[in-house]
Amino acid sequence: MTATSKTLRDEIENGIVTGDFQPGERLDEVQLATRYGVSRTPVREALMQLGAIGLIEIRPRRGAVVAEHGPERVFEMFEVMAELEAMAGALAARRHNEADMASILAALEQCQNAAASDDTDQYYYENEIFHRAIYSASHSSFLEEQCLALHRRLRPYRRLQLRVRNRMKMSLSEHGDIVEAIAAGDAEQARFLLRNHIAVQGDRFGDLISSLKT
Amino acid sequence: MTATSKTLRDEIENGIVTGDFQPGERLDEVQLATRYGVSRTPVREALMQLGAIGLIEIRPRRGAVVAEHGPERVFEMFEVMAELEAMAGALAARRHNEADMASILAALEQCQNAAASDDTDQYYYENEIFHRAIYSASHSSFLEEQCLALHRRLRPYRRLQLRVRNRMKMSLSEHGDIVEAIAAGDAEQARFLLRNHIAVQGDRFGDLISSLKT
DNA sequence: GTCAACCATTTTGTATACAAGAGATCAGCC
DNA sequence: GGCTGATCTCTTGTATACAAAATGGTTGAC
Repeated sequence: MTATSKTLRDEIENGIVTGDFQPGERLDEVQLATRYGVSRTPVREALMQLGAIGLIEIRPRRGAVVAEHGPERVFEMFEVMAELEAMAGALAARRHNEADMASILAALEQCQNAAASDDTDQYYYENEIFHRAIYSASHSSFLEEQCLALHRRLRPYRRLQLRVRNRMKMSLSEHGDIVEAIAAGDAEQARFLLRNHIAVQGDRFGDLISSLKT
Repeated sequence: MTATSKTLRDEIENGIVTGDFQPGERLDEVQLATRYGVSRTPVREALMQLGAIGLIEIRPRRGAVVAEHGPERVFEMFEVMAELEAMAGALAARRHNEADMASILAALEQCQNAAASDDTDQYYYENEIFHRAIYSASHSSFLEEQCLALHRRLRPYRRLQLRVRNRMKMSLSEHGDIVEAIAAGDAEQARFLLRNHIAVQGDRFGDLISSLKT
């Protein structure tokens, strides 16, 4: 396979997310270089970038391996994500303008459409847009960046979560409540709802653990 | 100047924090290479790492410049930092063990000593240890990492803040209350106190703005 | 038979040479 | 005289060659 239109970094990242590279697997620089038809230099740069966002682990003089996050680690990441999203929701409730609200409502509608046609992949995509609309409505560009970065890092696990039975319908119903709270300007309610929406707790914790074990 | 014992990345980072490289200044790869007596390759790696943590901005094919954060941007960063630290405090209140509490109390004492001798630099140092003790007591390694990363990014601005008159005494008194809440296991109180401790609000906002203008 | 030390091989880190794109300058045209 | 376009230079991005370090195997001794 040779390099496509996307950047090398995205190429390797995709390989990790799709399971082409297994967690714990050693990433050999020359192998990657030949595989993507480039030299070691851009491969190293891509690996460093992936290391910076935590997708792979780079140990000096000892190479790079795909990060294998244990269940408790993933749980912690969702815990932090929940708090950041809750914060974004609280800010959005206070600061949103008409344009923000329109984006959020539009995204909600697309989520509903995807759910109605039982299209998990489509819902996954629309769900992302919905959450991004909230980040944007927080009017804190830094918070938005942080949320996007962490969201990206959690992407593979999030995808697994939606596969759980009924999760899509639950998620959609929660979205509705969240939008309501934001529209009403109820910051604390938006914070509370988003925290619970993201956090992995109760039954969902078990679901996550078992999905990681496969 | 030639490279010292520290890594090249720390070297350049230090140059930015100390003002050796001004915000907005262009960082030429060959200049840095000759300055530190290495080739362009390690310089590029160091720049990429600094770009990943947001200290510099890298635009493809257009080089790297030292990030210049406007006041509102810095405000947003403190806003997020406050929320993360508040979260760490809340978790610490619930999860801390004897060893955690001992570390926190020891750090608090060192803060008191530094404040007693009116040593701002020393207080700055001890303050960092105090906050790190709380991160650690949260028993969430991911949250701890996120806090450390953001703390590092905010380091230059934090330093400016302590210069404000009476801030050290205020900070110390707040530390006492925070420790009390954590020791009592009052998560919500710890969250509330830490959020206010970090956040830049009221008079402190003006202080920050003016310190950025110098 | 097992353990340890040394050497070879593999792999990362660095330097330098080359290619390609972006910005500046100068010239020609309107 | 101002604006637009082409060329030229300077800088970034990539490839390859070289150096240094870590790992693994092999051999020798106990």
